[in-house]
Amino acid sequence: MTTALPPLRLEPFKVACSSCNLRELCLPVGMSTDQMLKLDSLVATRRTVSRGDTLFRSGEDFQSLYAVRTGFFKTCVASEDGRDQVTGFQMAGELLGLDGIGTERHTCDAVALEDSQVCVIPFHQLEDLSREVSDLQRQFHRIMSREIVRDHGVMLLLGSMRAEERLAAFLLNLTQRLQSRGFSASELILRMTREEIGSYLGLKLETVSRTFSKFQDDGFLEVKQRQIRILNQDGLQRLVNGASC
Amino acid sequence: MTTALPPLRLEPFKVACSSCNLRELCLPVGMSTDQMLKLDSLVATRRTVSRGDTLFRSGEDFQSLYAVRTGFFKTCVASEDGRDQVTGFQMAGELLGLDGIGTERHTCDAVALEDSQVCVIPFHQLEDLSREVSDLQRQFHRIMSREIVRDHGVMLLLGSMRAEERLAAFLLNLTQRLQSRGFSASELILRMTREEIGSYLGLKLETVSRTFSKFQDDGFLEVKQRQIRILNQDGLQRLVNGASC
DNA sequence: GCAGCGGCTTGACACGCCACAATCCAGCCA
DNA sequence: TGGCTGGATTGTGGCGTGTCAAGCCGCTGC
Repeated sequence: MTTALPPLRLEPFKVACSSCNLRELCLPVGMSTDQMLKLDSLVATRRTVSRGDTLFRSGEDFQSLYAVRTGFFKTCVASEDGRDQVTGFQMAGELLGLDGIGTERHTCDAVALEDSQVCVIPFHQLEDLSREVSDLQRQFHRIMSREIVRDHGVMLLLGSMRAEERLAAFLLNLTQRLQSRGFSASELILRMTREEIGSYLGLKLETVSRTFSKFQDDGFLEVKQRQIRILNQDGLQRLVNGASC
Repeated sequence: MTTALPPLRLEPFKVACSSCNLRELCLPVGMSTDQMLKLDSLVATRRTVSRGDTLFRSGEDFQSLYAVRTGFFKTCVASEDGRDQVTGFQMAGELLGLDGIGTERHTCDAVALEDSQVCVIPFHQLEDLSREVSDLQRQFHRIMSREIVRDHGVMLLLGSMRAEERLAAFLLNLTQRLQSRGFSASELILRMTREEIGSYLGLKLETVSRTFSKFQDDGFLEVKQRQIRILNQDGLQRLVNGASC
């Protein structure tokens, strides 16, 4: 087994936040054209990550944040005894690497679940610029805060929901995020395995699989491997809200 | 039943970060005396919160962060159907309210578990000052990032640990934080009920109680209601690391 | 003192999820 | 075409937690 690292594929050509179609979801939210030009000069490179490759690993030192431009990622933390836990799935417009700021080292792995491209945002330069551009500062703080709120939501899910509720909440969350990116609210293709879903939701993959089958039997979904069609969104929502008790 | 709010007890006298014995744990970490004086002018008031009272509630609008000066808090989020989940316990030197930045509204409740005092940090003024003082900016970003990392740790706990492992991890985390504040590493008084511990750890209070009893039987702890004495820290650590499998 | 109350402990039982294993399915490559 | 591989599905049995209920402990206030 070779452990040679794949070459980093960096594309140094200009990548303009100001002309990016994700600017309403990403770091530039709320910034003027002028301000965005300053951000452009900072976010100078993209990096391509093939399916299965890691963008960064726990323990590596932290230099940059990454904004997902295309593709799909998971982040996961590992405990000392080898267990690991998927802590999130990230899609276009979402930031990766916030965990590394505190200790100057990444504390989780980020793995591409499909061929992806990210914008590289050198963090110290971002700090410098956000001292100058208060709208950038504000948006950055909002993003970190929302990550904390999201994590609290996952804690609620893991701490107090049953398997069906967890999976329903997960699917609704995914479709909501996809919808705000212009995709269908009712059809989606899962980019992650049942095991990864299970890890994220605190369930075994068999339980995830069984729950998908049950949702299909109940008429909530149509499941074909990783293709999901949602037939009864309200039903799922009621499930999340404890309707089955 | 009266719903009259207790009067806010604000103490407008000068509270100096520069002379606070928590400055090595709190926002001023890494700042020079000069810089701390600027922070002093911003953190001008304390607020006293009696045991059982809330510092802020989900839905209230967000103005300030709070640094715990004395006492002990829990934060909890509630789902629409009434379930709730303790998301953290905060002690001296730790910040409360980071969840409110993203939406300008608090998204969780903060409740004092004993009579407490907090320093009020008006957030927009903090943003202004942190554009000026890069050391403050850096420390603030570190604190937010560490909160994210902490949440990931809780997700790992909730997603993949068994009851004994969860409680052991919880106790070790508590004693570690108490120790870095100068308290004993082996004796502690729990400020929260079994139910609150259970909510935080994703367990029922009976399970928490049983697990305490088991730890006592196994010689790991001495438990007298809320007084805990740790007899075998290594044993607990091994438990967290999956030694029982 | 005693009653009343909230919090804690303990037991019996039920059930949901996990562990393990067999099988199936789709995609890939020779 | 057929074999291979990784992922998904489904079945069975058992364990760990949840549920429900009874009782205990240690306050507080009369």
